[in-house]
Amino acid sequence: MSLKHVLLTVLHEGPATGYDILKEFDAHMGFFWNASHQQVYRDLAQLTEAGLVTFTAVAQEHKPDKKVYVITESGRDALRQWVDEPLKKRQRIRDELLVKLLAGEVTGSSSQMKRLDEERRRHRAKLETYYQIQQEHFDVTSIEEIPAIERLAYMTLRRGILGEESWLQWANELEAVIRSLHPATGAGG
Amino acid sequence: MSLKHVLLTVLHEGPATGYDILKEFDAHMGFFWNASHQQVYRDLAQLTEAGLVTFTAVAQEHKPDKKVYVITESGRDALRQWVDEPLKKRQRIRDELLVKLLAGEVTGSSSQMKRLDEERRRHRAKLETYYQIQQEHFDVTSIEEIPAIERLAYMTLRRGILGEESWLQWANELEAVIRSLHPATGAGG
DNA sequence: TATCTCATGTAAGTGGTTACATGATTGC
DNA sequence: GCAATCATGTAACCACTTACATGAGATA
Repeated sequence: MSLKHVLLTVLHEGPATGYDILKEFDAHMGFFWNASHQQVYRDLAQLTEAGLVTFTAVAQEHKPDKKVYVITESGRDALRQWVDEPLKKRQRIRDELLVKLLAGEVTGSSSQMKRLDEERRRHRAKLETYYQIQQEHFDVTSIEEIPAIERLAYMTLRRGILGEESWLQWANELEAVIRSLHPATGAGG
Repeated sequence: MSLKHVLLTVLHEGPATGYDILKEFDAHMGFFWNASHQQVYRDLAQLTEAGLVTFTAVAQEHKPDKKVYVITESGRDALRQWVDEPLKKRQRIRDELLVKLLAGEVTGSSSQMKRLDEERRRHRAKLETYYQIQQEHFDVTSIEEIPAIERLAYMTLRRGILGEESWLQWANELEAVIRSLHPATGAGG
């Protein structure tokens, strides 16, 4: 599993430039994937070398040239083959906040509450933008009202929403625990 | 952020072998970190080279020799320094299931329900073992009953539980959506 | 007889990040 | 004048995986 498969998936739906795809990551794919521009451009170059995509350079006025990529037949084959493979068993779990909290506890450096607040603000902001997208694009009472082709896209958004809600619930529990560890931080007033 | 910091965190709490640490990943650290044995052994070697840890070889009867690692003073310094650094903004989001569902939809290969069921079974099994750990080690009505040093460890478990519960809730929504896309799969009977 | 546990490693490769670089156009 | 948008890249590095390797002792 890698970015290359995601790029093939996007290009299967239609031609796009690297820049387009990066915008998509920001706009409505960020719930399940993200990548830096360097990686996107490099992987597109590598897919081209492997013959899975091709591009046509397009000159523009008042803007730099761009490369519009299209998926090739062998690109489609590779994508289909990958889709039919089973999922990888081991999924990476890497939670930096948890490690730093534990490490902070053992080393004694404890700006834990401050760190939690920062993270919480970030997650709340994310959730807010997800709610907005939901309202703007999927303001319905049943999934039947959403066009079939968009239903899975909607579910990627739901994943983001449920994940953030769950995180924030956990953060509330964590706050109580941190207060219980450092009563001076404000547990009683 | 890398495994090295996690290793330093563990060794800060006491000496351990690479094998010990791997067991811990399996037993009660898997909620927020995991790693292959190759990576653990190699990173321990690199930490040794950097002077952040040292080891003593210990011969055993009827068992292979082992290397018991301890953190050094500069290891503790490095850990403290890292803990006080702010968290990385960009956290990786990589959901293979979602990409394959979307890609399967566009390429037309759709064993989606089967795939969902497999994943669901896996997540349910995980959640079950988490519940068991909770019952065995933290069967309390308030966190105050848990010794202070174990409270953050408990919160790592809670993270795992809430995360899996949230995933399973999403899976239920997803099942309805997949049924709505392929009515023959059994939506009506 | 086969598999699991204990305990460690090397070699080669993939996937991803960080730092550095260019350059016109548009808006405050 | 300063920052942002559009649009692309190179080079060096870090983090992690996969495949291969060893070998005794315990358990089924």
